[in-house]
Amino acid sequence: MRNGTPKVAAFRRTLAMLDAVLADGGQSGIAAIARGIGMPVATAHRQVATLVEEGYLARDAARRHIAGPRLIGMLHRLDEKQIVAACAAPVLHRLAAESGTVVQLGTFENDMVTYRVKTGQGAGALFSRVGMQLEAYCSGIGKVLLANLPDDHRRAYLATGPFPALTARTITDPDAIADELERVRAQGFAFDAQEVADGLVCAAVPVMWPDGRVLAAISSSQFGEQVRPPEELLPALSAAARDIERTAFGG
Amino acid sequence: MRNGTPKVAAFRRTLAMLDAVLADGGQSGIAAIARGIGMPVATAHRQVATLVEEGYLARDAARRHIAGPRLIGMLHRLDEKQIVAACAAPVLHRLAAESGTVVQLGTFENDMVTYRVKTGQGAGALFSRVGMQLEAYCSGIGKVLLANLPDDHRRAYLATGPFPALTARTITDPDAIADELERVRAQGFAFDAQEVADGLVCAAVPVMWPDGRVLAAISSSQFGEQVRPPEELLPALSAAARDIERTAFGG
DNA sequence: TCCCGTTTCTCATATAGTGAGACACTAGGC
DNA sequence: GCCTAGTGTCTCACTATATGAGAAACGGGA
Repeated sequence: MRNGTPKVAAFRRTLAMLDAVLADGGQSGIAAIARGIGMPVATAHRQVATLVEEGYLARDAARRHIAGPRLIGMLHRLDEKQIVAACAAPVLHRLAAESGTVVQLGTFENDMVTYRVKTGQGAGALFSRVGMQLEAYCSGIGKVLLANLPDDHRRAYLATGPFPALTARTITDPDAIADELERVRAQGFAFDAQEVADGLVCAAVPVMWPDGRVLAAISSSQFGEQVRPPEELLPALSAAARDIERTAFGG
Repeated sequence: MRNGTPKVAAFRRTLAMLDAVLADGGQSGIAAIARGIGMPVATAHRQVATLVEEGYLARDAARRHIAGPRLIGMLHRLDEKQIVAACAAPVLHRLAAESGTVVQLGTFENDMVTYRVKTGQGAGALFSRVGMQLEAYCSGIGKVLLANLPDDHRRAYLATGPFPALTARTITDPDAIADELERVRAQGFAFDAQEVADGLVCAAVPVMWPDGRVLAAISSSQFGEQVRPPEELLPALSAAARDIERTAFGG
């Protein structure tokens, strides 16, 4: 969408109407809805009737309207991790541009980290690609995700070793990893100090879903001789995480 | 909606497009979407662009489309209990017609049962109204809902007595109620044998949300001298509960 | 560099939504 | 039991507006 593409007003109206009806959770009859958005009753009626017929809204015996089965079905099908990734992308682009680091977002599946968003320039960009799956125990994002797993799940993961060393600094002992994860969870962020690749350092923080689960983690990485200490990246990174949470939730 | 109201095709198209894009969870670019539903690319582009601009869809760097923040916002605004009630209404009407009993759906709020749907003819219809809140410990619906509460919540409820007797058969002793609830949970249904009103008997079963929580209960009640034994109502009642669950979830 | 698939844009045409107003229910007051 | 007020439903002439063919800009991959 470069710009100036004419938009489909009917689509806006559809969603606006859905929003309006859902907004007051089943309090409204047609007349109230119409009044609420300043629209002729006849029009509101026709539109709502359509949504009801299609099953996106439901109407009870007292002619009041709430979410219908189709809407529920649709919303239950949503993949929360994709949503977070989608909402995160613009925030991460900005962070990468402002910090001059490589910024990524990853989620946890099948004991591996899936990298879903990646942005920013620099040599640090060489070590991963979008869609790639990497081991979790050594990267910043991986540590954050592991640290926020349910206890039994994390214990099970730690029992799946051995954990190969990728550099001289990789933590490979399960107990040492467990300690590190405990620390990460307590402090709310993780560092990777050349544990994945020599010269690559990063800081990572969790992104939380409104219900408190950690669905993703974001990291800011640098590579080479001249890097800022990762602590310096934390404030911007945390701010970005808050931004993402706000976008993904509030709309 | 009696019938024949002209419907707004644009609304259908809007939701159809949303559905189509969500269906393949972020795999699709514009061209693929257009092909998938047999629509000119130009049109698909305009429509999707609108949804993206409004925030209902999001587009990643690779031009692939998934759910956007507004859609998430919607998801979080849904009142699950209302949804269940809405989806249940038609099923319950049918059940009432076929069984000749009074059928109701209730949910649990603030230690009381809220009656959200009520249908069917007969004297049994005298004892409640939609929107009414009644004590939980004595009715069939109330027992089912209490029995499926988290343990600590149920214990807290049982400590709130005393529980007044509404008829000679009302169970009023907290320990006896606890036993009854244990039985109800184990067997998956409850009876009310004239414990709320003399001559009123009912059977009740839980309605489950897809995540396993019991959000509502439905009951089938009869009143008077000539009533069928409540056990006979159970098969139809359970079938209705399954129906409701299917509607409320699958769409 | 030249492709090919994809995305974006333009514009004449016809489809399809709008809203005023009339009519039909329903509930509640008297 | 009748009336009234508040809703919900329907009809129809008017026009706003979505459509889709085609062409132009991208943008990777060979």
